[in-house]
Amino acid sequence: MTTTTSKIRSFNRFYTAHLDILSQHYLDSDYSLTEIRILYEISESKIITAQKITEILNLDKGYLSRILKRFLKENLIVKVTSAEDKRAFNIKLTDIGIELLAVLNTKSENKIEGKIEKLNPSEKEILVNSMHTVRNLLTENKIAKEDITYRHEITPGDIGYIIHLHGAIYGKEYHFSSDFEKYVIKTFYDFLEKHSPEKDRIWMAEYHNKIVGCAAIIHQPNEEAQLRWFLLDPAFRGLGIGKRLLTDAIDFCKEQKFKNVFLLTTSLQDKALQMYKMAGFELTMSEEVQEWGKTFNEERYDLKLS
Amino acid sequence: MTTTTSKIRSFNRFYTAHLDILSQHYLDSDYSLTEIRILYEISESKIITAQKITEILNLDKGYLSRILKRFLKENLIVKVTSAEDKRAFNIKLTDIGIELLAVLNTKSENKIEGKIEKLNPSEKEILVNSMHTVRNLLTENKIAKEDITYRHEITPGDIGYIIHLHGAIYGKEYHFSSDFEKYVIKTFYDFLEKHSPEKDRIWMAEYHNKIVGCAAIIHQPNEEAQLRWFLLDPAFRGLGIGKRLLTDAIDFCKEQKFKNVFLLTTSLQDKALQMYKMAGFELTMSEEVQEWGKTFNEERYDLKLS
DNA sequence: GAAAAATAGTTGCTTTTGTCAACTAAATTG
DNA sequence: CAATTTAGTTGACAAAAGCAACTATTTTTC
Repeated sequence: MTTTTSKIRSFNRFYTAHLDILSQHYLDSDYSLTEIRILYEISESKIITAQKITEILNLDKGYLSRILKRFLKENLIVKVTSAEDKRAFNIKLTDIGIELLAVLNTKSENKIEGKIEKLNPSEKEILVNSMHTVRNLLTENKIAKEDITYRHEITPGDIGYIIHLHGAIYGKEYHFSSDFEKYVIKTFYDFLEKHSPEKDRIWMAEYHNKIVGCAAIIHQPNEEAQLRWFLLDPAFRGLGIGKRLLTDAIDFCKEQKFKNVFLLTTSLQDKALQMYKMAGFELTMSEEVQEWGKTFNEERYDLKLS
Repeated sequence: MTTTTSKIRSFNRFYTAHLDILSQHYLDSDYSLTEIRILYEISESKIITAQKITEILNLDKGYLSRILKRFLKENLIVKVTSAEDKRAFNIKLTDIGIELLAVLNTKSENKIEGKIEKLNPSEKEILVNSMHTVRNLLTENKIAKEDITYRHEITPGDIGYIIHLHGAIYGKEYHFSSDFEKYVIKTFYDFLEKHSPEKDRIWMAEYHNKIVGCAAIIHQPNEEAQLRWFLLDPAFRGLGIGKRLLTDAIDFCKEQKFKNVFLLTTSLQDKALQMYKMAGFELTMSEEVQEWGKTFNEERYDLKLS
């Protein structure tokens, strides 16, 4: 029995008590938790059958049937015989049902407000983030693509975080020393010193306001451009984020009418390499170097655009 | 209704379903969740009365009385009339009761194991830490001091993260533009270029492996030293972290026999200023400047050490 | 394409779970 | 020491949930 498990058990006990779901007359209403969950399910999926509800909430169909009967009598729901299946009904909330649920939601929210009122905004943020992390780790399904957002305006903190990601990821994956991070810091400093807001751009992929991937285009002499800082948090690979970032970057190059895009990388980064090749980049230079505590080949890839 | 509240509500719904406690015959045993909770409470506190159990679990005393009667019949518990109060009983588990609870615990733990088996060790750690944070924020309403750790060896990713904190915090609190972050990047680059592992040091305060505060000492000519990058995440202020970082830094200066420590700050940072003064620093210079999108006074503080 | 099997939902009956109030006996209060 | 409170028990009952038999469809099978 690991400590992890017992700690989770302890948290489960705590949260069971915290949720306060074991007392009937949930939220001091005339409805039980089960009834409210049923109403909530009906409101969530606009068209739903009793069968579906029993599956989702794991209820006995006889039990549910009686609850729905009461809801019907109280004008909380309407039942419309399904067109495809005359045995089944499509259940919908009436305005009264919607109103009731709204009242209950408000009560529930007030209760939560009461519990977090002493927290300052940043503590609330930490709370929500932690809950999100818990949920993510406990659900099998990977990260939802829809939760990834993209942007390219630099806000305070972004560059530092991107530097951090470079240091942390390359440190973990390739055992690069802190000297690598120092090198990245230098590249960013040089960039910030002389970048052009029109001809240069950094794209960031975020998951719940945390940067998880990036790519940048920096203009160079002779209508060339350099692709830099292409990086993806390992936990977020395989979701198409890298492809999207590269596509955005290359599209930008085309817009800007750059004739050639190049990038410098190392022979170690096999995953990124694959993406570069898929985007059309071709190896144009390779040279062995010793740096950041490792020996590898420094390589240049080029993509002709005209 | 804030987004925070609705996010918490969403988590609550998720966790209610996750806990899977709404079906009776909990863990496929012959006991209900309530009965198991009662057994658990008895096992936790070696001496407990029925009254206490009704308080803890919020149960009706009549209901509990009947359940305990059954437990007694099944030899799960023993009741001993209390010496101090002849109305009350001290309840204890029998060996059979202990055994039953052990079996149930194992079942529960196996269930949890099944849900986290796909997580790697570091993910498990993140999960437990996040649960811990959720619990802390919902109960104590504050971060536990014991969860803050301190270190001063730089690992890959640290510097980037510290830069990020500077950009993000000063951006949020004082509306400094990204130029400030660029300036911080330069100071770190210069530091990394020519720092001395013996005479310079960076302290970091971490909460669950995430840096939340820092301070550094950098040696200067003439047996002087500079205090730099003193910063604390607003969510972690008031916990004595800043004081600890400053104390560590000044102690280090004494060890290194620096004769004077100075720092450069701005008139805007009132919270840090307070700490500097409490540590003995005195204002030695003040000059109005316009930078990073703001007008303020640049100030120098000094602390004589010999 | 008709008989057999499966499915959506209802209803009767039962058990389990939980509530309320009246009661006993001991303890506390003023 | 009388009045009140408290710990626990018991009876009566209500609410929550489960099980199985039933109807009316739909799907499957041969």
